[in-house]
Amino acid sequence: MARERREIKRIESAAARQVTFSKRRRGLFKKAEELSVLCDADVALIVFSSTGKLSQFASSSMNEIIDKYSTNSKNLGKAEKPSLDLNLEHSKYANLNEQLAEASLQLRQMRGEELEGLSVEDLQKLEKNLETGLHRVLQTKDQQFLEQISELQQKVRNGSTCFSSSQLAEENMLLRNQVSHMPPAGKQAVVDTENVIAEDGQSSESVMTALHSGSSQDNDDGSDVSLKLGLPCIAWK
Amino acid sequence: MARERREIKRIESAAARQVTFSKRRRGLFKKAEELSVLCDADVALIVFSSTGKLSQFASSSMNEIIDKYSTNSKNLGKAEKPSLDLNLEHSKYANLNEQLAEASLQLRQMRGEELEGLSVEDLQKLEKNLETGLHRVLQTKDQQFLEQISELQQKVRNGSTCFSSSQLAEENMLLRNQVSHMPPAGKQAVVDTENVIAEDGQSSESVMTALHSGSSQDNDDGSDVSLKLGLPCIAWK
DNA sequence: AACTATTTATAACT
DNA sequence: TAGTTATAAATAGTT
Repeated sequence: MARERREIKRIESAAARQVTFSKRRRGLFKKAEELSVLCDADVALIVFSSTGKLSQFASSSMNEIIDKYSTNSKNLGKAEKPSLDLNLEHSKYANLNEQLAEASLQLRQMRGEELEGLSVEDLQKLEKNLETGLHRVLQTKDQQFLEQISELQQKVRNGSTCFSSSQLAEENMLLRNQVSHMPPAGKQAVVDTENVIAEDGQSSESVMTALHSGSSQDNDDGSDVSLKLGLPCIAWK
Repeated sequence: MARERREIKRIESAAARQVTFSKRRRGLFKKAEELSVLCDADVALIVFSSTGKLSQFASSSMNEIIDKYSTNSKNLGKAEKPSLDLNLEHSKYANLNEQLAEASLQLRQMRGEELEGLSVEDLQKLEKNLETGLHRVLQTKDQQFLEQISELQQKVRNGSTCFSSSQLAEENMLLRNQVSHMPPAGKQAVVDTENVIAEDGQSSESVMTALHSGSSQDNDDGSDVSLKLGLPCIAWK
């Protein structure tokens, strides 16, 4: 890929090998990361140079990926003996696996992925579930805000006129959160979502950005709430 | 590297993501192998597609490299995994159970249940996820409507003036559905069925259904669904 | 490490 | 899903 095509065989000169190693390693790691980001894939890359130096990349956690790998490949590489016990174990296992697969499919579909096979009726059910869920979440959130606010008001009324700076900071944060996350015109959020289509969903994004102090990447992987199942849907655009 | 530069961020369309994944995965594996050959390096590459399918490459033996990796990297004080073999069965099972529990909790929370323990931030993330999912579901649904409507229009134009009552019923249902789910004011494009055919630039997306054919390195039983918890931890020199 | 001439990889199309 | 093609990237050899 350059001045001249290079045959893919071991480079004899140690110096040249080292140079090529540096260049290509950088490229390989870059590609690995790009694949993981673009395609939401989980990628692990381990490289030992010929001198034994280790470099590594993992899109999530190396140990997790390796675990996943062991589990996954053990399954296939093993011709199990059909002892009764093992069969039982195995079917229990398979059953669990099925349940998990089903659950994760449902999750992904609630996140709007893999909708291809669904009928209009299915989609409407999904839509309704989502609206219900969203509605409840909004209610709960508002409730929490109200509670926090009335707590703060309590404090104010109690004449505690002297705030520590940390108290002030906390109060500030709460209030700012509340203000920035209320729907602009008192419209119901559920109704709002209808319009998202037309607006290409940008509206909620700007709202969200105010919240997090900003991750280096713009994908917010909600790692605390969100489970990542098989299909890690990391990026909520 | 092509017709147009592509920004490195998650590809939203599942179909496009799948296509890109196939192409780039091939490229990545090729580069990995070339590096190992040219530079006499020991390379291991593990990729889980977003659907959980495993592909792998190892210049020598995967297990060997992983062992070497663990040895090399446990300097930083990692709790080593126990004898990998005996505990594997059990932990696999326990792990699955955990994943399932987590998944179903998530599902319930997306439906607005069991929100008690969540912080305001958690709730906001949930809200965002729900909005995104809803947005995508609505898009998909609209798309299907559009397709069905334009099909019907085709028929009408073709002079098929004689409808069976079931055809009529179906059409009726579709149209009624469409009307009832449209937002009150905006968004004429969808209602204006005349323009539908010409401007529907998105249709290819849903038409394309991603089926995968295994690559030689595909170790897939299609049932692996794994959980990933924790933050992406990107580490390479 | 920086610089190009080339080779590759790949995004958008078919 | 498998080709094709135009263009972006990677990189071999050189400085």
